[in-house]
Amino acid sequence: MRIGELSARTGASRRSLRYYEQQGLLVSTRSPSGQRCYDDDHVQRVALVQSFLAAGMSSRTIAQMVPCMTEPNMDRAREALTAMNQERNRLSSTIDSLAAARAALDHLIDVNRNFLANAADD
Amino acid sequence: MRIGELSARTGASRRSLRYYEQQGLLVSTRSPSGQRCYDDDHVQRVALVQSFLAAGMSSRTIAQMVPCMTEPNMDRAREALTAMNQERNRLSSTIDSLAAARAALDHLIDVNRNFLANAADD
DNA sequence: CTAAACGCTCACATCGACGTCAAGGGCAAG
DNA sequence: CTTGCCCTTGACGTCGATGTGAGCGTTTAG
Repeated sequence: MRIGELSARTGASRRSLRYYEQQGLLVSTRSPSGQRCYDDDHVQRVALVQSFLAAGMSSRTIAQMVPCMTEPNMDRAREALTAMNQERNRLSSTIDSLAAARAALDHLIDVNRNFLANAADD
Repeated sequence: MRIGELSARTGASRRSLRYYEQQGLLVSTRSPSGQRCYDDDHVQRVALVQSFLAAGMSSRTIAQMVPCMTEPNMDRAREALTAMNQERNRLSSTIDSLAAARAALDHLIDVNRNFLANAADD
């Protein structure tokens, strides 16, 4: 599969896919003429990258973690494990912040509803 | 209180506070010489803004929602309610994405741990 | 064979929340 | 009055993921 199809199947733009590769998040083989070739496994890999990016991880962080899936190596695995645990903690506290913001928002919504209800009574 | 103290009490930089005001997220009275003056209520307001920004809301979005706390007005209140509900949904789905990413991360951590454990056995 | 559709690299543009620096004014203590 | 710290506005810089366009080669359908 070439880049266009991978793009269609993942929703990532061609530009993004080339960027992922440049950042070391994605590997491709090349056809004799230099075009990128992917197989079905790459679809999953891109989905994973997208998920992590959407979670606010930087491409550098992802690059630290994801390669160890393809090239397992003792030292990198240990580094990766550290990075992963850090990111796990960051994710968890981000989730907590978001939940707090949502609670604050719920409060505002409530205040607002009451205001509108009272205004209607007048 | 002037901007320096508000900054110290909220953790937001002076630059950020001026930016919030420029974006309509914060209102200040001015001393005769043009310096911004705040009272204790502003501390809470800034905390709210910070919480929303940390949740990934844009300042434009916050500006739509927050003013209705100070200047309640029927039309704005209705607009704000719409914006708030949209943001609530966005927040919820973001939280879900983060949870999914965390689950994926947990899986990677597991794979990694097993790899290290097996390698240790050799 | 040719045109359309796709791919390549390089490089500049964008957006949003700030950092940072410049050039200047306000105000209290020595 | 001056030293020092706080304040003002304005403008340019930053970072990261991606858009976009130029200029050029490749693959595919008619």
